[in-house]
Amino acid sequence: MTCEKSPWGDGAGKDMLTGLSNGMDRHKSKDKDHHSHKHKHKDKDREKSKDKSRDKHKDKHKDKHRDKDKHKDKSKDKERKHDKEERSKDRKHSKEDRKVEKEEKKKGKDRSKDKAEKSQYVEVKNEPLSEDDDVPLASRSFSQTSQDSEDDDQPLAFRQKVKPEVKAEVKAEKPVKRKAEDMDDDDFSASKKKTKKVKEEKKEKANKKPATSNGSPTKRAKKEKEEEETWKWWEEEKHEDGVKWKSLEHKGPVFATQYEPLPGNVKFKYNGQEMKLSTAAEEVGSFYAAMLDHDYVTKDVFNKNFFKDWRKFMTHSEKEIITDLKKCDFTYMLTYFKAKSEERKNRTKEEKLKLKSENEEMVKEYGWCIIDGHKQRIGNFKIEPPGLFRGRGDHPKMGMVKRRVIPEDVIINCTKGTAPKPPPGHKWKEVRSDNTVTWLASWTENVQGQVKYIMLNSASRLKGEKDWQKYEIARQLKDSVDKIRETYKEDWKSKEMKIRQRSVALYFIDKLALRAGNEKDEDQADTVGACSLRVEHISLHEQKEGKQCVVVFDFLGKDSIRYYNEVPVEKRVFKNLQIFMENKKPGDDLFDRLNTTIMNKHLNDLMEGLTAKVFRTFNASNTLQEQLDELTDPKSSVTEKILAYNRANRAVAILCNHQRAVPKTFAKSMENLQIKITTKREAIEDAEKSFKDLKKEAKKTGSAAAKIAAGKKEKQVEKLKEQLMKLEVQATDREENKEIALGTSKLNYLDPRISVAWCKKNDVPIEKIYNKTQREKFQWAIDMAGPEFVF
DNA sequence: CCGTATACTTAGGAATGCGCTC
DNA sequence: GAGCGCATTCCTAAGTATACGG
Repeated sequence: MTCEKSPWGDGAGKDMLTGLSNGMDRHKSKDKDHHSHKHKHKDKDREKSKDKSRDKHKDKHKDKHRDKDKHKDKSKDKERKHDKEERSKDRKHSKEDRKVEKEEKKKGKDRSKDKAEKSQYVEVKNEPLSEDDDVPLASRSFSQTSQDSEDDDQPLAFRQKVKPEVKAEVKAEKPVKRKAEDMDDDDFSASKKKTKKVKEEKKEKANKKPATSNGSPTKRAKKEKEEEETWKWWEEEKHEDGVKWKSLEHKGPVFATQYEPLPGNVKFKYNGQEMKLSTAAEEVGSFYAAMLDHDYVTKDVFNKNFFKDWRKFMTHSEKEIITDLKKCDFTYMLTYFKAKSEERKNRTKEEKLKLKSENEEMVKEYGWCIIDGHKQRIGNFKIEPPGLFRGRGDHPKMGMVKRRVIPEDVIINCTKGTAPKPPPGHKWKEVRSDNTVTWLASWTENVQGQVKYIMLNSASRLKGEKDWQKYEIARQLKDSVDKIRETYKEDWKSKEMKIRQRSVALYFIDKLALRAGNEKDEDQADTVGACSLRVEHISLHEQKEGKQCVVVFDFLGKDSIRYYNEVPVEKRVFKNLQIFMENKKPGDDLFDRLNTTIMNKHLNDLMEGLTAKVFRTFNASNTLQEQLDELTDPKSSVTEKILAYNRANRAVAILCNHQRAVPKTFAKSMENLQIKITTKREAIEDAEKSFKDLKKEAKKTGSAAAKIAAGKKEKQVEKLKEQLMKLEVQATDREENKEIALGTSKLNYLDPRISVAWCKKNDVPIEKIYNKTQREKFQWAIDMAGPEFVF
């Protein structure tokens, strides 16, 4: 079987490079035609066996039918052949029912909570944090708090989490070995040896700062500062398991600026009548006004949700008057906002500079924290401002009001006794000191009820170390993947249905780099991954375009990005799929005895640390490595090498289905590029012509001046040709990249050491591959990977 | 075993910045 | 120096994964 030999290469191979051979049409849920069928089915489907009531809103409207449906469900279920299946379905029913009940309860709670929140929203003024700059001194001297007292004084929540042994180790201070699974790799032990030296040196420095030998004080200071900026954490011992930091200090998050009411001349009209809104209603209204040009406002759900939530912010009398969103005229507000943003664009240089420096001040003040004695950037130190929820795809909650977060919502996490001051007149919700987590602050967002976190920047040790570890696990998978593949192929024949399903799903995860596919609530967009595929997401074709056993995938994945792919599969897989689909209707789970937990448990048994997403990382990085090896011509120019790199990168992006909207200006910019190319060609022709003439003349006259002139021309021709080549390469690259996003894979899936090694081996400057931020993020890899590194 | 809570990674689009051309 | 087009940065939603408690 071809697949047996190199299923992975195939997918990422040449077809992919030229692009767009299959499955690359981009359809988000915007593309209603495409997926509407599913939704049409959905309601019906639910009436059948599964009754997952994914779409509660719709179901609610159908309350009347509901009972009927349930009877139907039962009778249908009775028709089932496999009684096991039936049982599982029944379970699902009851699960669902329970869920619904709970949901209802939760809703009630939410509603009352909303009210409370609303009043806060209106009344509490948020002081811009930047104004309160008196941060306690204590927060600067992180070393002050002794580890011991810190540990002993953990709040209960923390105690419960930390295992006693771990705690002991914290006190003992180092050096617990890294777990084998982390990085027991060659490079790794090499760097570990280095580690000790570096560490000792460091310690010395830290201890007897004033007495250190080398250089003048200023020089030393400089050196240390530099060192701080490029802290080589990867050469140090890691923390023991579960401990994320020993000391952590920061200044707390920055809150959104307070709402500024609109000037009196910016009107709002209802039913043609001018109307002055209360501040709260105006603020929320303005969120909508600002989005008037957006696609969202054409969506019913968005409008319905917005209006419902908006009313909560209206005064009693406003509520009475404003009963229909259609009668609201926000256009004056929008015009005003547009004018404002125009104004912003037209700011003078000085103003821009001032704003920039103000911004830098803010970053300086709030954008950093001190963790384990090192200053590190925070990723998102600003709390999300209020606005309208912009769910992606067909999200049932789009348009809901995301309310303003105040200090009373925020939990601060830091070393005990170093908590930042809340803004004047406010309190934190809680201050804790949990060093088993990496976040500095958190709050619960009101639309989905999820916790949001303030965390460190990707260049930080905390993120980098994890990233490194991720790639190490992926490399381990490389070693055992053959065995694993053998195993799951064997499992295709298993007597146990559960195992067969698991093995087929795993095959998809491995071969197609599908995501795991956790279960989702019905109040989220309906998207799926491998384990949550439903019957309607695949179709089976014994024959398609000359190929046997073709499975056509068509579903919405993460971010409601469409995955479409026609895949020839092994006969056994095909047959299994036929079995899985027997007696099922659209809406039913393809793998009804499988979920991500089961899958991951199994994977962990196969290899420690293995989960479904590791396959994506592994296949992505492995593809890059293979493609680079294949596409790079060592003799070619740097430009051409970069094209090769981009193509390899693109192969990965295609594998992972990383799409993007075709840039709005794509056609135009392409055209411009073509014009440039044509012009360049003409220029070359002209130059060649005159070169010939000059040469002739030189030959004829034999004058030195003419010779020189001819030589100059020749050089010019060469230069022009090179420019043309660059332009052409650029054109190819851009065309191939039209609807593919390379960034995501570069940032999240490709082991940076592969790229670094490739650059070093091929004399390509790393700047050509990674921009500044990326270089910061991947500093560890740039530092440790030599040209010989192989994934 | 199941549902829920929690924490952390991955993701695409919008906003902004910046260098280039005219 | 304005306008343009691309690259970068910002933003935050949407995933994965696991722990926990009943």
